[in-house]
Amino acid sequence: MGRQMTEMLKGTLEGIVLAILAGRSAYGYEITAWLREQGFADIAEGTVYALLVRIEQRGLVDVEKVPSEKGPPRKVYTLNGEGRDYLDEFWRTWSFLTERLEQLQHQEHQEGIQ
Amino acid sequence: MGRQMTEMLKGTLEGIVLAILAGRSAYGYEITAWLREQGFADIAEGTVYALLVRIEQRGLVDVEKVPSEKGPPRKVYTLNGEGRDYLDEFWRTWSFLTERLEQLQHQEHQEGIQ
DNA sequence: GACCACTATTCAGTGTTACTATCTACTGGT
DNA sequence: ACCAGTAGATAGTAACACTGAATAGTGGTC
Repeated sequence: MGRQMTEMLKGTLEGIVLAILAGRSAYGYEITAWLREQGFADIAEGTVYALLVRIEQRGLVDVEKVPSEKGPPRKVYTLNGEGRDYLDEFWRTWSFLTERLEQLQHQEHQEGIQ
Repeated sequence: MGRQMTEMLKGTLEGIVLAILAGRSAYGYEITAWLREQGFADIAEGTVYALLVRIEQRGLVDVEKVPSEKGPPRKVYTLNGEGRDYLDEFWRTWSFLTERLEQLQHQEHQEGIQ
């Protein structure tokens, strides 16, 4: 993956996964597959699993072990109340950043900062 | 600063500074002050200086030492051709991310991912 | 029954980045 | 002599994504 993307994913990948879990419960393998479909072609599986461990340890998700028909048991993650609060804060931080960057993106093609 | 903001700045702060330099040449102290005005209240000065050293070492900017009337000489940074290319790539990466996140932000308040 | 593909998770080690805290250095005012 | 404001550098830390590999279960095939 590009160095820029790798660095930019720091912090945002967490929000992405939490946002996915806000839609519905999911397990690691599933999340990884979905991310690949969405164009995050080479996000390593290991990265997603490590992230899931982190958000579990922070108490943002509830976990349930569910047997799979084809393979080892799945760890299904569900966003809880704390996770929802944390996700809200993520969106606020994200909005702040996008506002600044949109501003910069437009100024860049004009006269610069004053 | 919030943990989320700290992590999200990784990768994006570099783009922000390059975007500022795309508008006009600037030196570290000035950039820090401008960031503070823009609401990046507690970005440490050391962070900006370290970032400037990095982008200089990568050859994205040209540097000129300019004497100051009140203080030690300033290191004025100017975006060069390579820097402009790198900034273009930054914007492409940024756009990709914002598209995915906007999609997630809207789905979140609807039926979830399918 | 040995091998392989697919599903599913874990983990040790690495590189990059922003933060904290501190230090140096120059100018002007009190 | 001291201090505030200006200007930059640096050593050590924490957090995160990546690489590469290992483990484990199921089903199919030769």
